[in-house]
Amino acid sequence: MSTMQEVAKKAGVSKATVSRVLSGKGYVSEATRKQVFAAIEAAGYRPNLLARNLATSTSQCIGMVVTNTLYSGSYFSEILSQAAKKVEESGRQLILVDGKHSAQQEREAIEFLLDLRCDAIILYPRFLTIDDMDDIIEQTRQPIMVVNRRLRKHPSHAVFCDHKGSAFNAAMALIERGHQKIAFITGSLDSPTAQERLAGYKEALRQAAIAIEPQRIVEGKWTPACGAKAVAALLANNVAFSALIASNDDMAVGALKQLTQAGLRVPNDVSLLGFDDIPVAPFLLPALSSVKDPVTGMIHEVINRLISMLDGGDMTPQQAFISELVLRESVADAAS
Amino acid sequence: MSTMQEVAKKAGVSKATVSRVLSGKGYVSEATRKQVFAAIEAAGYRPNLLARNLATSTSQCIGMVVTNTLYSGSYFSEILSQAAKKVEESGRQLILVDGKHSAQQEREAIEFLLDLRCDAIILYPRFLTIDDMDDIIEQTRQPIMVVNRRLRKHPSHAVFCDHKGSAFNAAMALIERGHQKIAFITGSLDSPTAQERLAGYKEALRQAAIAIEPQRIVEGKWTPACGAKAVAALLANNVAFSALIASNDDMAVGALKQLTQAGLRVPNDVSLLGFDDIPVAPFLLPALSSVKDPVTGMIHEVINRLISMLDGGDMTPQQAFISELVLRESVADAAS
DNA sequence: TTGTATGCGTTATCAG
DNA sequence: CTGATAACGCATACAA
Repeated sequence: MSTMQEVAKKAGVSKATVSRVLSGKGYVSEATRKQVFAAIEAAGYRPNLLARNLATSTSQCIGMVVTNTLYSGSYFSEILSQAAKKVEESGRQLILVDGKHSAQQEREAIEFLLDLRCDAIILYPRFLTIDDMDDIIEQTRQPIMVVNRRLRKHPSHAVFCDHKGSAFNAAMALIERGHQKIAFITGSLDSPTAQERLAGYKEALRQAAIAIEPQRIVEGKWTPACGAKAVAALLANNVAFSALIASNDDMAVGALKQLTQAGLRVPNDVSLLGFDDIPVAPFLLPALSSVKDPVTGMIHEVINRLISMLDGGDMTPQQAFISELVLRESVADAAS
Repeated sequence: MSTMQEVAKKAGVSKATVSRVLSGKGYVSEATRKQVFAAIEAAGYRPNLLARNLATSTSQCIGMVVTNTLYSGSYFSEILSQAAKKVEESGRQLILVDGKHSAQQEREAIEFLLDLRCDAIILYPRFLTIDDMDDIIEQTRQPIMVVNRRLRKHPSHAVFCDHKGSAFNAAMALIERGHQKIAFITGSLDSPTAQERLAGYKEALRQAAIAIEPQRIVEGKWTPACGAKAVAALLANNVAFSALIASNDDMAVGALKQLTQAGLRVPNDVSLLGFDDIPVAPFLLPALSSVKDPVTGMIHEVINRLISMLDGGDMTPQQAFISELVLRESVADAAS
């Protein structure tokens, strides 16, 4: 790899001049500018970003930490895709790093990004606790935004969906259509998201004065296979249900598959929510779909805040206030 | 952020000694080692990876370029997940950057990684042509491996699945079960993968002396929505078919949904291939599932080669030969 | 408008 | 065993 020094020699100027040409900062005559570009071309020169970042102590990168156990399904893809697009718009690069499978490793991933001198960090946590994250935010210079959690000390550093509310709305919608026996497939119960969605379902039943039957609640692990197994279990145990809520799209797909396989006809009139832009399944309610728009909203908000912190120093007080509201509304819209 | 210099001062030693302690290289007395660790702790010191990488001219990172238009569906997640795990095993970090939406931008993403002095690059291309990639490989010092393409000049730098063969096998399996009217939902026809799968389907019909009906072939754009639309179109046009092949899982899901919605009973005995580990759909054949194992195989092979190039210099000639064979076989297995 | 000198935080090569 | 000191490649304040 040729260096700036070599380009300078070829062009008959100094390193500083080459640097000026490249950065566009400072005055350079048109003549030497051309010479320099020619030399760059001839040498096949590419700047060393490590050196540049070291010198400027900014990497123009935004790091993102996600556990690889979450690298599956359309939910993650959506998050990553939205994040990449927004970061791209801001002229920066998104770097994704694996949070692996423990709180300790999630912490290490964050430290790795800090060691790389990333300008900011997006944390989509799986193992770290609220308190852990509050501490980390406190101890870190770089802006950190947390997705999908509610922080205690630094609420403005987090954006989240109202999972409980959306599950509540979903269950309510079914109840209003006359369903009384509503089965529920939850995600892994060690996940806060799963717990909140389950709570929303229970709350809806409670408000409608419908007894909560433990048999109607089956735990899955977010995958299509688990959705299918859950339905199989319900059927095998002769659990009666006229409607079903799955806690995410992937399990909904598996459940749908198992239902049709079992020869169950699915009524057409109960198509409530969408999977991508199509109604997924009569009779089947992928709760996650109801937060699909909010997901993109969350990510956009996260990155907007990060960037305003990077560019304009601190977050505006207003910003912290408004976004939660917006997200809540969009959840409500999607579910209604 | 405190620097090594500050730690050195705190510990009453020189930078060099601190560096030795951290790297474990060179001789340091146990006493000073302890002092240094204490100072590190006290200062809350973290090494600056930019500086380290600049000095060693190695980043311990492997870069990966993927267009964000491919950041969707379980296929991408699977690739990323496998890649992250393998790279992690090798003690390196995987950095994902966006190839955006043109050949030019894919090229720029590669250059960005080179500028970061990544040790190696994984390219999962969408827009670059074979010739482009052959050129880039030629002009670049760092090892580059291409996923899912067949290169001309540097075949050992690419690993691919036999898409045509797997689609052929899928169609053949249906034909052997007595189906004559097999509909086919292709992916975007500007994608080589889609073209190859379509070719496999056609080849199978040809060998079975079944006429190819253009009406039975519908183009989608890889999403569930498109799968649903495709089925709706087939039904609306009264196209007769007793079996259906979708070119990927996502479209298969949409198709399944539309079929059940239309009240079509799906026979139980034609469950051929799996979606994750469950049979997806009677009567529905998600071709992509048939290459799910090969996908993980591809990625593993890609990273193995990269690492052996990094550690052991060049690839073994043997390696280039064997892997293609392995992949072909696993495709055949999955489809049989 | 351009060149010189210094700093960014490490690693590595020398002497001591 | 340890400490100066020179790279690493670039940016930038300061001179010229």
